[in-house]
Amino acid sequence: MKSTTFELDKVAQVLKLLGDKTRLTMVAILNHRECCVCEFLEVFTMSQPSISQHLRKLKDAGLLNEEKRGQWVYYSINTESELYELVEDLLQYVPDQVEQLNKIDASKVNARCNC
Amino acid sequence: MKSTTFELDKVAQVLKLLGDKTRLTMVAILNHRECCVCEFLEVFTMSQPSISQHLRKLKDAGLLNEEKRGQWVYYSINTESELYELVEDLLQYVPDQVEQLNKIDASKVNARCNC
DNA sequence: GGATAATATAAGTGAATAGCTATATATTTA
DNA sequence: TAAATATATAGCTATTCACTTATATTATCC
Repeated sequence: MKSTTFELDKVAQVLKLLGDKTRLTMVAILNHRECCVCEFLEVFTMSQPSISQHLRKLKDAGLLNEEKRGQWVYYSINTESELYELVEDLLQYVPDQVEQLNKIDASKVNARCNC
Repeated sequence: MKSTTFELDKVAQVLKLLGDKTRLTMVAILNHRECCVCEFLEVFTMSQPSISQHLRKLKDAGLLNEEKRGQWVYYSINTESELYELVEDLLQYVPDQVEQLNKIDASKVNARCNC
């Protein structure tokens, strides 16, 4: 039952990051599978730079991995992060995001990036 | 292992609220026992109105109970909140705040309010 | 090599937020 | 009832933050 504890500041930082609807949704989607930026464009009604900036914040905090393959950049949850345990736990309380994955699949993006 | 899920918006709202260091500390302290505002004054280097405002936000979100007894207002974690499960879970990751309770005890506040 | 596509960075803007001081309200005590 | 104490509310300000558009960077394709 008792889990690892982290510095309060670190916990607060993660909660603040995931306290944003867009970022929480992103992480919840990535909990299903990795995605590239162009896929998130199908999910959010938001400019591409905005999406990239959210992903960057999550990456800078160590919560996401970033991997460039060809002209695409793939983001995935960093399961090696010391804070992964917390993130994984939090995601239990969020409804699964298959709906959003369907949006992506319904679009034609996958044909290009093969995400 | 699988817990209740809540609307993503609600989870985000809780995380945003607890993503503030002051508020996260407050809730972590209240996880030990109820406190009145004057006790928090011993913990934070912050004006009384600021402390009251943080407590109000937590109360407005349904995370805290507020109870007036005499000239003191006591705050406690609202274990009846539907989101309590999430809050309780989060607090597992935060170090216990006995240190802060010691600060309170070391001061003379308790002699007055008997918190 | 030039056009297109995917992504990132820079710079600007408006809204939200956390803090403050001053003041109001309510309760107890002398 | 006046003074003191505990807390809340109002109004202000500075900072943070999420978004935008414009532009830079990098990779692929013809």
